[in-house]
Amino acid sequence: MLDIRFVRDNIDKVAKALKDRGEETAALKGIIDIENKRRDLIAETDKLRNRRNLISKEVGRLKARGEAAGDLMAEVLGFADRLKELEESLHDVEDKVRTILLGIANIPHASVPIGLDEDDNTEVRRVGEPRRFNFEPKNHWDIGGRLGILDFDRAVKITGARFAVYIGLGARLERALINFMLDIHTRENSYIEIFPPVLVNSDSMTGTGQLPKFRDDIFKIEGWDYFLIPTAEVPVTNIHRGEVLEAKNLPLYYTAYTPCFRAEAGSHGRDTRGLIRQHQFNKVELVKFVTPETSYEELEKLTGNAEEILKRLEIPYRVVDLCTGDLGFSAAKTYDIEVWLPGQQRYREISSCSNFEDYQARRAGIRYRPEGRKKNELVHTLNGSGLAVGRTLVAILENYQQEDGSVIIPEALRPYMGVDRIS
RNA sequence: GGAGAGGUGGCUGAGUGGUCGAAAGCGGCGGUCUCGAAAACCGUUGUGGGGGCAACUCCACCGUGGGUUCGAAUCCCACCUUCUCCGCCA
Repeated sequence: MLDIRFVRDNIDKVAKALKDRGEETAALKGIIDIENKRRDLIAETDKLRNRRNLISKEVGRLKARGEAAGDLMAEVLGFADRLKELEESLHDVEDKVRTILLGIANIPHASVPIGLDEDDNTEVRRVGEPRRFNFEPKNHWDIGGRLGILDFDRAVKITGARFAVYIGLGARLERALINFMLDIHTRENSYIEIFPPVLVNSDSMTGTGQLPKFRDDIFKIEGWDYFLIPTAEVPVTNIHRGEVLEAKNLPLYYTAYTPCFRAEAGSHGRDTRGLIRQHQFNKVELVKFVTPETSYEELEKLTGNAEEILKRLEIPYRVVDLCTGDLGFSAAKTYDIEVWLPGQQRYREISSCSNFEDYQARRAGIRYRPEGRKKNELVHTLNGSGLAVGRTLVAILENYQQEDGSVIIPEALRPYMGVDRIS
C-alpha cells in the first residue's frame, strides 16, 4: 500500500508508475477528492468531539458539587445525531481511501526497465553453459514417467489436473532438495528456519498483497476465513504483522519450506503437462526484514543466496531484471532466476527475488525504531524463492538425463539421496 | 464439543461510570556521583491521525466490532484469543 500523503502530493508519479506497469489509472480518479473529504470530516468530527468532551468534564464537575447540569447535557444531545452522522461518514470515507490504496500497485524502483511484458525484461547475467547432448533431450515428464518416479495420471484420479504423485526415488529427490536448500540457507547464510501454518486468514493475505485484488488466484477454505498459501511469503512476512521490531535485531532473515497452492486461474492451456505449473508445489522461501537504506544491497545478497543453490547443483541459469510490465503487484523491483531446461530448449523461472520496500510493511504494519530517532519507521521487506523445489527437480531430470533414460544425481545432492543415479 | 477464569503501555500489574492515556514496579533513555563501572539518587519514557513554520494544540486508541450514557478501560451484546478442568483426537 502506498502512503496516502505520498499519493496526494505525487499523483502524477503514481499515475506514471501505473501506466508503466500497463495498469488502469482509473482508481486514481477521485482519490484526491475523497482524501480531501476525509480530512474535512476529521476536522469537523474532532471539533464536535472536543466540544462534547469539554461539556462532559464540566457536567462531572457540576454533579460532584451537586449542581444542575441539564442545560449542558441538552447541548450535547443537540448535536449528538450530527456527530453520529459525521462519524459514520468518516468511517465510510476511510474505508474508501483504504480500498483504493489497497488496489494500487507499488511504484517500480527507478532502476527497473520500462517495458510491456516479459520480452522487455533485461538479462543481467548468464551462469553455466547449457550442456550439449549427443541425443535428443527429453521432457521431464517423459523421463520421470519412464523411470516410474512421477505419475500424473493417478494424480488426476486422486484429485484432478495439475497435481502429481512422486514415487520412490522421485519422492526422495524432492525431499533431498528441500533438505539441501534449507541446510545451505540456515547453515551458511544464517537464515532462521521457519515452519509456518499453510492456511492463513484474510488479514495475512491482505498484508502481503494477495488480497483483495488476487482473490481468484488463491484457494479458499469453504466456511472459514482461511486460505491455502500461494507462497510461504504470506505466513512468514506476517509473522511480524503489527509489530515494532528492534533496530538492533535487523536485518532479520527467515527461510521456510512449505507446500504452496495456486488456483492458476487464467492459465488454462499453459504448461498443461508436467510439473511446471501445478496447483500444489513445494518451495523453499527466503524472507527478509531490513532497514530501508540497506534493502537494495539485501536484494542482491538474497538473489545471490538463491543462485547459490543452482551453482552447487551445477545447473545453468540466467538472471533477469523484470521490466515494469512484468513486475508483480507489490514489488518495487524483482530479479527472476531462470534455469535452462533442455527438454524445452529455453530458460524457465525457478525463483523470483523481490524488494517490496515499505509497500507490504505499510499494509501489514511492520515497523522498527531507528537508533537515536524517536519516530518509528516502516521496515523494508524482501523475499525470494530459494528455490521452487518441483522446478528444480525438473531441471535436474532434464539437465542430467542420460541417453539410456537414467538420470545422474548432482554431486552436491548425493549425500541427501544415497544413490548417484536414478535408473 | 462442555464448564469456568482472563485479555490494560516494552514487561509485570493496579484501576468497576467523571481531569484515567491510565497508579506502582521492572526495563529503556538522559543526568548527578565515579578514573571507569555498579549501586544509589534525580529527571524522562506509548501509538496513530488532524491543524500549525514552530512552540503547541486537538482527536482516537486499555483484544476486535457494535450498543447504553452528557461522559466508558470500567456497564450491555457479538466475535477473536489465552489459560484451567472434562470430553474427543494424530
